[in-house]
Amino acid sequence: MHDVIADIVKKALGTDSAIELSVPEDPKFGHYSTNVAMRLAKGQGKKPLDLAFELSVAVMKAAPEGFFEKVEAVAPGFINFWLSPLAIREELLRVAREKDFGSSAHGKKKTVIVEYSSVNIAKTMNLGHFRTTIIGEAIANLLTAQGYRVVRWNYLGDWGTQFGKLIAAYKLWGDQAAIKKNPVEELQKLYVRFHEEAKRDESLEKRGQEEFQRLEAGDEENRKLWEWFKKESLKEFKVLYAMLGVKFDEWIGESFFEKKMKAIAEELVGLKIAERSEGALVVKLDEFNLPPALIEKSDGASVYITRDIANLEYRLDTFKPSKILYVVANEQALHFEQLFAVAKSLGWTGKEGSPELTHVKYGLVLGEGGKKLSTREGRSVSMKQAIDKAVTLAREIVEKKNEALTAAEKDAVARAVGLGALRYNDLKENRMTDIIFDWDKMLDFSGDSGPYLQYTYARLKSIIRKSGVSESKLTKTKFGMLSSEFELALARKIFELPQIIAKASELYSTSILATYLYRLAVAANKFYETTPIVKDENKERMHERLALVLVAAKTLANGLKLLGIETPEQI
RNA sequence: GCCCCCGUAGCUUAAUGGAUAAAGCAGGACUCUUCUAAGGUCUUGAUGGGGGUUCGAUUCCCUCCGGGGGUACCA
Repeated sequence: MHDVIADIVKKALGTDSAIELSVPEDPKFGHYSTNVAMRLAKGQGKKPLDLAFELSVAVMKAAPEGFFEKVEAVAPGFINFWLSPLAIREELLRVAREKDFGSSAHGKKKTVIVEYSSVNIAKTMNLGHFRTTIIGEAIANLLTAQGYRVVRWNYLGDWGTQFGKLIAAYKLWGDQAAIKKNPVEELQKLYVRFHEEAKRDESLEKRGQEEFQRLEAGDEENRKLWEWFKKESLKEFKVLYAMLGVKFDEWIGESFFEKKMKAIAEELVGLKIAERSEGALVVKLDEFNLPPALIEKSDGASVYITRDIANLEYRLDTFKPSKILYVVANEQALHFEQLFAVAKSLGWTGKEGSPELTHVKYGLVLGEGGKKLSTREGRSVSMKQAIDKAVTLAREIVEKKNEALTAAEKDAVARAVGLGALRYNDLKENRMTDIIFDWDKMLDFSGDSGPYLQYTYARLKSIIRKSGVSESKLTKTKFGMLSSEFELALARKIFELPQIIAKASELYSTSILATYLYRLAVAANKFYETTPIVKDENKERMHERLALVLVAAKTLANGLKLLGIETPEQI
């Protein structure tokens, strides 16, 4: 619908350039609105309102007969459009028959790599990982819906000095049996203990570095320990991912690039990009107004950015992506600025047609008092704990609300609703703001929440079930009678989905989609609260209303699916 | 010090240059003999301070204040 109106306006203007068309929040400003007159007025030496008036007449002429109910020019120069009920019904019919309503071919199958989740071996997944996982997943879904070929990449944190420290800690205090029983938790305890003891014993830090050097040099004992840690960790992580319903195409992590470290260092030196300084190898980034990037430590060991440079090279060679998105917390902003600067110095980016690298940052999950929850200090909140708590609470509520369900159905609903609440609470917010961890907020199931949207979906589907009319019959309904403001407002809300998905994927913003879905659910609630559907005495109109209910339910489900939120048929 | 992010109602947030700043929670008043009350209806209440750009600024620029994060041998 958006594009149809935009085309009419373009035709009226005799232009081919894009025009801005918005859906005003206040219905008194029309169903759609444009500011073209205010933008063009200055260049044409006219008053905005006069131009708006001229254009509104031209738009009315350019539109098909009976398409607009009204086109109005108002101060300071907006042109507002009201669609006729007929135009709305025709569009509704088109949408009802569309297979993947909301998606588009905009991406032309170009490859986008989305790096997200990126768990660290031997560390429990915390709420920070939860954010990158669900934000990354939603962005990957959005880009897929926009017609991109998306590579979902879990870049494992499985290499680095931290493993030297872990190996050192294991050799000092490790308990094999305990680790076998509860791998990640025990390993994390060792890591935390290492940092505690290192505060008192300075030699530990050095010992950790030495163990990593040995690991990197291929020491057999360290290698075996590292492999064991990794295997056990992945086993545990995959259970969590399965619970979340998250899947990845690639699990290649930092260790994959281990053998390339020397070559990268040599390449950078050969190209005179890197130089020796204080015994280490660094890339000076003064021209980018950035501090120097450390490529190789003075003991010869590699660091994070070195592996990320190798990773980038591998991705560019293997996948030929048009974009790479790094869904990583804001705290790593400097790392990515440096990485992107090095890539530009190497000539990998910054030219016509070369790939676009974007750090999709998000705010931190902070503890009480707004301070960082650090793994090293053993203060982070585990993702599993949050999920368990949400699902348990949801199970208690389902038990009270819907006794008719079987125990297995209640479990499934509790899982969907609990996870839906956690996901929605996070995705509805602008990803940049830091979140202060709060159980009450995370577990809020009322108002603008995941369960509200799921509840709306379940009620819509329930109405269709109660009617006894089959969904396949409803998809064949022609719309000729819908005319109340509640019906038409719901239909118009539905039409917005494609634009919302396009904008959300362009800005990597899940809140745009979440906010839209909430408003869609509000429109649906208003419709069925005010309008008899199954009880409508007019049989033909009942079918049309049911068909509208079905389109609304599908639209809601399509959108929620992009956010990774399930929609149970009953809750 | 320098760099990144944030500052909107009592609280948590929405709004990427548009119109009277939008919600949820909390508070107050209604609403379950009628398609699921995790619902619906009504109601109180806000852009950190100061400049600038613009027909128009929560949004862009400058500056100050407050909070968080980062800042060469962690990732």
